[in-house]
Amino acid sequence: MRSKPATIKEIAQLLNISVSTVSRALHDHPSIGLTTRQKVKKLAGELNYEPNQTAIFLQQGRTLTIGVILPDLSESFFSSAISAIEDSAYKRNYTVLLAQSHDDEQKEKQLVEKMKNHRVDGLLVSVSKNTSSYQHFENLKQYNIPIVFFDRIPAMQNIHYVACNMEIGTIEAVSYLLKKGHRSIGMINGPGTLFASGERKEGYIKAMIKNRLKFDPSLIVTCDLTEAGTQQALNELLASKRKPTAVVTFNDYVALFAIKHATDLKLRINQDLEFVSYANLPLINYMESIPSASVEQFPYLQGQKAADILLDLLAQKHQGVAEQTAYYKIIIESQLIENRGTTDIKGK
Amino acid sequence: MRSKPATIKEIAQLLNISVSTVSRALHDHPSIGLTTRQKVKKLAGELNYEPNQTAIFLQQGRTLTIGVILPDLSESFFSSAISAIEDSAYKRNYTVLLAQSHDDEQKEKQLVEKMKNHRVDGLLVSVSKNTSSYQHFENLKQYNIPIVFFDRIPAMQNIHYVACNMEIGTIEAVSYLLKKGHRSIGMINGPGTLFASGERKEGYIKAMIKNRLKFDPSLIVTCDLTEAGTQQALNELLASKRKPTAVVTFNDYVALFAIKHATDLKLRINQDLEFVSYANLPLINYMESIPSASVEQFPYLQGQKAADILLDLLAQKHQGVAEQTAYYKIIIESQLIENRGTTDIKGK
DNA sequence: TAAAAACGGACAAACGTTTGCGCATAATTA
DNA sequence: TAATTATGCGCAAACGTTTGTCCGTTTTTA
Repeated sequence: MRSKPATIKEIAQLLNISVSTVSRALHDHPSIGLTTRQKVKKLAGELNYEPNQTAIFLQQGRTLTIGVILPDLSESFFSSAISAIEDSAYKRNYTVLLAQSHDDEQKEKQLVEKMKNHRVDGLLVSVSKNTSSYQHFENLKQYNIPIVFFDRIPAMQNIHYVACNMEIGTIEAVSYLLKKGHRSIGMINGPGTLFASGERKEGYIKAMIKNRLKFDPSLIVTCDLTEAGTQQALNELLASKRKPTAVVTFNDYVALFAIKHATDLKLRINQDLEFVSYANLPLINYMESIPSASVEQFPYLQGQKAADILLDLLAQKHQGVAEQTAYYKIIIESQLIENRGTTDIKGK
Repeated sequence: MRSKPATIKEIAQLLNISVSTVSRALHDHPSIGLTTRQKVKKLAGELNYEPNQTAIFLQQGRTLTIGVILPDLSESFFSSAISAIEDSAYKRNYTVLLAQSHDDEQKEKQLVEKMKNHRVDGLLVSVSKNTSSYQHFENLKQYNIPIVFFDRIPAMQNIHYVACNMEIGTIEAVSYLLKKGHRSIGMINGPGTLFASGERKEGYIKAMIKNRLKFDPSLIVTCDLTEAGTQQALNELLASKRKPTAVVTFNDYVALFAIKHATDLKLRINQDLEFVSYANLPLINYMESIPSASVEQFPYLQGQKAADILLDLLAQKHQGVAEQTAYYKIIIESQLIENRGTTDIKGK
């Protein structure tokens, strides 16, 4: 039996009935008699019949498939997110078409095209770091293919998105350190060009205001996120007049570089110098010297929300609900989590 | 312009020519005159025409899509692999349809069905831990849909696979420890039911033989891979007559549990008790107390190889090469890697 | 200048479904 | 018993392509 899969047509021929009857019989359409229905189902079973989705897709104009484009699958943050997305999609009988942009604008554009050609019903996107023009996304809207952005949001009007606001978490982080008695708190921030850096800086300043403290700009230094850059940034902080006793780092990688460097400088981690970071790495629980707390961004949750929104939009569209005019703009509040707990850092 | 995407049919109507002409013009078929060709392309451009892949799929009987089924996307090993798979697929103009089984045999079966319905051209599978029957895979072969398994291989005849042999790496690991002067080396192995445990044990024994040493079975203990189980296993080893000075652990999680426990017992890691493990975790480079060496399984490479094999098979099939009778069985040799190096542990 | 070849394009089938409509036959009603 | 309504099923169009075959012009060749 090394044949092509059975078709409805073959069943019809073998039973000497029409294809439409077979189709209806398989769908339990009321206008088909019990006997024929049973005959059809029996034969379908024997022939191991499986409907050809590609045909159905063409016929129905929908593919029950959502496209997912994100920068890098091997990044822990994104693999958590995609895992959530797949789970959500599966529950609602959708399938996931996956692609990674590797932070390449050109590739991202090609992928959008490809997804369009594949006629995905909708798209989930975390935009490439290097994307400057958003025309390829705009184009898609013309075709009535909904997009939901998550985590990395483009500067566009009228879009659906799910993102995590770092400000609250940052305020919590700084307040946490203040409460622990620190009076001089440094921040190793990312490049000023990044939106994420802005959020962190804002959070820092607001925490100071909230606690009625003076903001000292020299306590926020930026780095290029490399190990060398981090070392330099930490050196800068430690050389500062108001030498900080605690540091908030842009992300876990920076934190680990900084911790390593601090250890080399014979500083006792979280005693001489306390660290708080933003969670990207899943394993922080396993390490010895880690930030005493982390601002969690809930990748699993973000992916889940984004997928659910998209699937809702698709369901509405399929039910012929009028054109959307409102846009989902979900902000997940980041949250400070003290480490060494039993907290599930995946945010599941 | 909130219309459906343009079709070849519309172009034909607007230009008062036949659809076949339009199709051929767009494909630069020689039998179409230059002028019409240009007219067609011009209009296609203006209408933002994009071929409807679902229609092409139906027509051609192939989808340029490969399905990937693996246990859990958020596992670092698998996210590396899927990243490689997507990269390989992209290069050869294929797209990836993704699903995770969560180690659930039933779900895995459903996913295979789903993939079949979606008419993926081929399948890449890392089988669920709990899968006992492989009938769903056998079925697929009937339909001439090639499958390549990777990492977790089912006990089936006549399959293509890519796997990593742990034996060599284990021999290297034990030999490495012997060479460093250890005379009593323990192993915290996984459950005996796991194939992977067998490989490790075999490797251990072979290393002993190779080094003309006597094998002491009491130095290999098994655990259930939980933290508690690991602690117990380590206690067992430490209480043994020939108290080991080095331990090979089943995987990084076990290693970390064991290291934590050893630290609690006031043992100095890699001095009083040296650890060697199998790499699953990407961050081992960042941690303080880590195994001094790891047996690397190269997830990225495995994914890449598996994808390449599948794509080769598909290319052959498409070119009408006769039915395959030979099977790819690629074994990637695991390799011991000393930590704290600059080695890229992703295996990229 | 007539026959042959080359050119440019149209027709229609096919891929596997779903679904609106129409049409017999059988069952119900009056 | 005649008129009406169910019941059960077939016909054919449609989704958007590709591609084998055929046919009418034009160009080339002899």
